[in-house]
Amino acid sequence: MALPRLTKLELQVMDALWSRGALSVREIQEAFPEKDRPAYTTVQTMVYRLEGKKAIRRLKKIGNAHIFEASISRNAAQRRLIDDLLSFFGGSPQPVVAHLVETGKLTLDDVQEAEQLIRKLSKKEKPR
Amino acid sequence: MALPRLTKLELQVMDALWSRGALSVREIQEAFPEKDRPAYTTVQTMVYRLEGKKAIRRLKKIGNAHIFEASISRNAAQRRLIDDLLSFFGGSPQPVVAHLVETGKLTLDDVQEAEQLIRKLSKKEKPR
DNA sequence: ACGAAGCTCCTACACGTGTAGTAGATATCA
DNA sequence: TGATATCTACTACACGTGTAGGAGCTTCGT
Repeated sequence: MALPRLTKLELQVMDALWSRGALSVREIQEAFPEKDRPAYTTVQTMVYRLEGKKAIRRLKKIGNAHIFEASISRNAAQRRLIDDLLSFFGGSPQPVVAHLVETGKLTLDDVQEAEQLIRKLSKKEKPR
Repeated sequence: MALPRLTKLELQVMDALWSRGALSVREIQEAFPEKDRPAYTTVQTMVYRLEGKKAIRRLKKIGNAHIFEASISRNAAQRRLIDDLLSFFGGSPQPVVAHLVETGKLTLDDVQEAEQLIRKLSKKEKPR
């Protein structure tokens, strides 16, 4: 269970912790958009489950409230999501990119930026 | 419910239909890798649920067996999967591409191919 | 025409997820 | 210090998903 699978709602909780740092349950709840904000105890349940999955941990206690922090990085979680998607495409990323291009979500600029990134990375990796 | 959300197992069933055409439940089951192949009735349940979701339909009857065919295209389903993923990234594809690049899944060749595709598509779209 | 083999339809159940209530502990304010 | 607000811990439940069994209808071979 190195990288647990996180659901949509769980990811929203993680998102609060990733972008705002260590928080209490209340603060996490308040990080939800006011429109359709789950009940306090709903958030609490998610927090407990994330704790069970070792995705977050109790950092300290302030007053009677526990403060939680993410123990999985946003990057790791994102990688997991993408890998899951890729597995449906036989692990190959080309169809995904092709789709993004065909639906116009990926522009020429985006692709060229990606190209720059590849070149930059290969410069850092190879010369050793 | 234009494009229902399909689960992993449901997608495997769809996959059989997409790649082999109209099939009976038995044929779908046999399309699963021999290693870890679900019970006949498990596949049958998936087929019924997919029917409920209007993702497949009964095409005809051969002997006492129904023959099913996909009523959702592979492309549409894939688009749905990708859109779901993107929604986590705020709808923006760049982070996804960046991830693919950083984890070495997307090579320079892949990106250049994508670039070609964009140019080809824009030639077909714009001149009108 | 009868039995074996196969298929359909219904039912069941455990686990994960989203949703939330309640009881009791704890802290805070006047 | 007593009332009020807040938090924790536990419990509950419906729905989706993966998994499959069983009863009964259908077909096919002999």
